[in-house]
Amino acid sequence: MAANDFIPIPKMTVTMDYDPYETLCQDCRLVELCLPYGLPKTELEQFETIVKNKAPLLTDQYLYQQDEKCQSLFVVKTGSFRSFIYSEDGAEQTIGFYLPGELMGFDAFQHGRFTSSSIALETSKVCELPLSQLNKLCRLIPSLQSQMLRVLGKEIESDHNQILLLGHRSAKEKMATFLLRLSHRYNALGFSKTEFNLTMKRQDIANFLGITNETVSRLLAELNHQGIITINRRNVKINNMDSLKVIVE
Amino acid sequence: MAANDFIPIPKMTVTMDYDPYETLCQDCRLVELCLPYGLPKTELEQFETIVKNKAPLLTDQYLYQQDEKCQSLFVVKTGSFRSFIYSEDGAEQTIGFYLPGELMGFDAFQHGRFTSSSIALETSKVCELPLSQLNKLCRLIPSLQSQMLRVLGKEIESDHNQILLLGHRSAKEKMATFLLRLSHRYNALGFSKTEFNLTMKRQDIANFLGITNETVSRLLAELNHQGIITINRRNVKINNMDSLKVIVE
DNA sequence: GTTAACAATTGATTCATATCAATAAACGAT
DNA sequence: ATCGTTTATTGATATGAATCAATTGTTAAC
Repeated sequence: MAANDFIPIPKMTVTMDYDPYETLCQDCRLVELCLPYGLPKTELEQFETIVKNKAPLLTDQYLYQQDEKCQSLFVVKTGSFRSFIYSEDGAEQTIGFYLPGELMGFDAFQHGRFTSSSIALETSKVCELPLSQLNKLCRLIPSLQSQMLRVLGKEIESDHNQILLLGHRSAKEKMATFLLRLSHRYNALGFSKTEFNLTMKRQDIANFLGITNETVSRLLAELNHQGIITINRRNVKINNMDSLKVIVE
Repeated sequence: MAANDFIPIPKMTVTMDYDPYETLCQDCRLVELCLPYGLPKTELEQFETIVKNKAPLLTDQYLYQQDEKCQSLFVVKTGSFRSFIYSEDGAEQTIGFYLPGELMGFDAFQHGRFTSSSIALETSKVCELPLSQLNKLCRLIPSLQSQMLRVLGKEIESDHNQILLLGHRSAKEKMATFLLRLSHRYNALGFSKTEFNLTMKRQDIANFLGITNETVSRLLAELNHQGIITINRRNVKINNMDSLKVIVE
């Protein structure tokens, strides 16, 4: 049976060597994906001085909560996060999942308070960027300023893609897109693009895609049955990337 | 019959007195909603110098197109716009509608090219903000810089709300939310919040909400039948705001 | 190790909304 | 005014995904 073929993979796929006293962006393997990307050495050193270390967060611990005052932005260093908003009727909608190198907290720019909550999906570490200092630095370093806008533009573009996905795709297309996007992001981080562990529950995926967890289960089972993926609990192997691409068109 | 009860309303609901030589933000009635909101007089005068006039756009004229190089941001001055992205299969997804005072073009920040297209829904006028000059000015005027981030944050928050709407709402809830949001925005512009003309087609609304135009028609007819709204072609009267709010919960 | 709580799977049924199809109304052009 | 085109309405039917419900597998706690 397929389930026995798995080479065990440690559960925290996206955890890197971690030194608690490490704050140097220069040595961070994520620097190419992160906010200070492309800064000359001198400016990078300036940037490093404002980055604050934060104690690692455990699974289900909040990084920040909706309506809380926003003092800092956060970059995922290791692990992963889920962000979500509460709607008026108390139900929650998952807005996004965050992997290393990705920034969180932009939604607070309008009123200075987070409009979403963010919760760790596994033991995770973030770099904290205090806004007051970040703003000052942006004024001093024009290229940091443009980099900031670039990252904001990326966030907006990715939100637009999510709108497209939710508005115009069948459950199957949503599921395939989800897997392909994850694959792509893991790959950008230097991990395998064909095998990774999902750090979120089926329910989280379902909520994110605007479908039910039963549908997620069924679709994953179907893809598994067709041999396009091999899935065992949270472990995913993509056997046929092209078939997934055909599904999303 | 209800159709006879309508007081004719000029078709362009959101058109203001327009002087082709007018570029002064100081005298613009939208200044409170626009990017330079809150700037002291001297800074506002600086800002005015970079605002470019652009010839009015006619219905169905593109303001910009997807993949085109982005040189400027745009603010709607009069009229309205629809922005949309093409998906890989060629179908389009409407991302948003833009009314006076609202900024367009942020999605281009990541790579310098528009990731969406924007098209005029009626004869419309925009203010053009050349990016090169805007960036320089942001460095000179810190409060413009924060205002810029605030507006970006607003865009992100509104995208998140759209994700919530598309992911977790029934067609009826989507329709009611759409009407309430329009009402709210028209009201902020100083127009009636109970009576306005839709500047977009049923098909555009449907596409925006991730439903079909037939469903839009049926839902509007149902709301009309229940007396919650009175609708005749593009003209909407909201008779019972609370009922709409109950529908969206 | 055993049990309780949680997470995921799988099946049966229902329902909301899409799809297909046919008019009808409005608008622009001649 | 009239005709053709576009836009909107309305009805009949089909269907994808939700809901309801029952198990099974996994993890954490004692």
